[in-house]
Amino acid sequence: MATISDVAARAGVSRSTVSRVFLQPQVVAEDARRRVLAAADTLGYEPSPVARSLRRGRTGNLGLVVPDIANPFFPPLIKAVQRQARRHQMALFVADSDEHADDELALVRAMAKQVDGLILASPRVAEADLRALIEGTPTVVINRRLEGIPAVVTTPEQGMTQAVEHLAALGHGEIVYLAGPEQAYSNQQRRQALENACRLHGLRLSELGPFEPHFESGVRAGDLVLAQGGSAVVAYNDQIALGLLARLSERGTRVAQDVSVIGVDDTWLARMASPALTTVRVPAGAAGAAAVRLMVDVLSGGPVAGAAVELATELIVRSSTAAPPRPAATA
Amino acid sequence: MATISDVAARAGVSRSTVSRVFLQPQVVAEDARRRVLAAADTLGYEPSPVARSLRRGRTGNLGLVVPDIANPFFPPLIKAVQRQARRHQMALFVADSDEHADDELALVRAMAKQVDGLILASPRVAEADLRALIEGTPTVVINRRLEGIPAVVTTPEQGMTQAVEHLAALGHGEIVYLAGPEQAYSNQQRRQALENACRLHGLRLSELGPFEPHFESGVRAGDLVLAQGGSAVVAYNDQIALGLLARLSERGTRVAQDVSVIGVDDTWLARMASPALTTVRVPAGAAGAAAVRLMVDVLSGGPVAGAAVELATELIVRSSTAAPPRPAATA
DNA sequence: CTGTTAGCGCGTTCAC
DNA sequence: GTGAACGCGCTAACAG
Repeated sequence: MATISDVAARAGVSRSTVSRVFLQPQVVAEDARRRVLAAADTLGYEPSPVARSLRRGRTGNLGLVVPDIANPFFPPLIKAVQRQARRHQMALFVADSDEHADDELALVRAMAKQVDGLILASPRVAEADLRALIEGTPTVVINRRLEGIPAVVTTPEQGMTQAVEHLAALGHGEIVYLAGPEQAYSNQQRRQALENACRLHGLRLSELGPFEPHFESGVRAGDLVLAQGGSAVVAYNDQIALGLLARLSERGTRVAQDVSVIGVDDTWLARMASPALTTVRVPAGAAGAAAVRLMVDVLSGGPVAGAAVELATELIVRSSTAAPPRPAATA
Repeated sequence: MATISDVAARAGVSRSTVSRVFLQPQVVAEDARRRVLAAADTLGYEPSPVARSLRRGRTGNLGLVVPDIANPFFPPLIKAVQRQARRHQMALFVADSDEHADDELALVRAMAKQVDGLILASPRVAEADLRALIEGTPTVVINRRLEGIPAVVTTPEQGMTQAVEHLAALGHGEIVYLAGPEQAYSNQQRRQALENACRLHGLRLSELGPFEPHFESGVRAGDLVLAQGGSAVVAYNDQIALGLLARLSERGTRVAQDVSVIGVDDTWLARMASPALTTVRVPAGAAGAAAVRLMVDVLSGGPVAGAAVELATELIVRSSTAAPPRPAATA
């Protein structure tokens, strides 16, 4: 690993000139520049990002914390963040908190000092802890609202309203909501949107849970749903919905004909399921890209404090919903 | 962001002493240590990883490149690497190459200078490019064999042999292999293991593909399988197998009764599918953890050049395999 | 046990 | 257009 001095010596110029060649090439005389580049090439020199970071006070790295890489909602988001970060010449740290608030804190703490900015996707950690922790590190949150912190949120209102309209139109009179983690902002948001839409369309709403956002939770929920006897279910996310689908089939209940199921997220699994899952599409990739854009603004000192980008959702109708076995009386 | 000098001044000691308090606390006198810690606490001081890296010549970071985060095989591997890395006080960079050799190269190049070591999971890039690139950066590869480079490989032999025995015992006389990407070492490895096992048990083997390791590929493969009329299929991985399952059902073919399907990886999707997928379990988490251990050895200068950790596989029988509609005549 | 000294490799004034 | 000098924040000798 050659250093800048080696290159300078070999090219017969000072270290400053070498540095300039890599930062503002136009400023350096043609022949000097060529000599430097030649020397750098034969020596295999590349500026050390570490030394550069120390000097500049910026690392050129971005940190991203997600609650669970294995949740198919996040990979597209991660990919989008990575792509957008590279576009801005930044590398990306990804960390997985395993849905655990304590781990999340530790990860954020570990990352904070080595990145220029932090993107927190669906953070589970308590607000006070989080504020204390990210003070001094530019932060953008995804799918959570924190006064004064730039955020990208997806709004379930449109999708949930469409879901309720869809179910009402099919003749359902009540809906069971399978709740997600209590600490998850998304859960409160989705429940609220569902409540509003149900009130508006005169449907009854009941709730089961909370459930961890996993396939297994949905399996467990299946028996509860059957016991309660609902005809339409909206799950916190696709994974729970898919677990539910599997369990219902296992118990001999026909999805759609007997019980309609709607998920949220529209991960690629929704299309894959059988029957294909009707679900509320949440634009994960767009959210990730928007978060990076917001971060870039923050880092360039733009007046973005408290800004919140909102991304709409929409219902994707597939085959897991149908008219109930015996239509409810109109309310 | 307070610096070490601030803390030193406030605690009335030299910078070296402050440094020692954070590196070898036992060496510092009780009261000095307490004063330093108090000062650091009130000033909110934490050693700068960047400056530390520059001075030490090590970053304390590990890089991990995977071909596709969205492939459910990788999240458990990533989680295991992250966990193991943290255990060794190292942070983790994760990058996704989107199954694309060029991106892989660019990512490795970008990471190489900011990490102490690189873990390459199922690298797609050509051997020559790869060797040139990682020269100078300690590297461990997962699921690929490169002479002289430490590696962790999963061996499909056991699982594939069990799969063939299983199918033969059920009465199948031939097997169709749905191939994965040609550049993938795993594909060659799996095909070879399958060939050997088939020869041993006197089954005929044919091949379709190559297919990208995605659900959609499996859907496409479905029609090809039906056209060819095979009674047993082994897919390169679970995702392809699941796409196949979906397509077969769609076409009215009953999985297991009409066509037996076996996947490879045993991702969580395999259990989720309906019918649940018989598959060859590949220990992804164990592979990730082993890779970090190997890396730690390499970094501490151990004599591990060319070492290769081998991890066995095993067949997990579920419900996607059964006797063929009309048993083949014994060969 | 502690302070002093000397860089790690680079980017940035500020003169020339 | 170019070089000299300085320091980013920290740790690793070396004395004491």
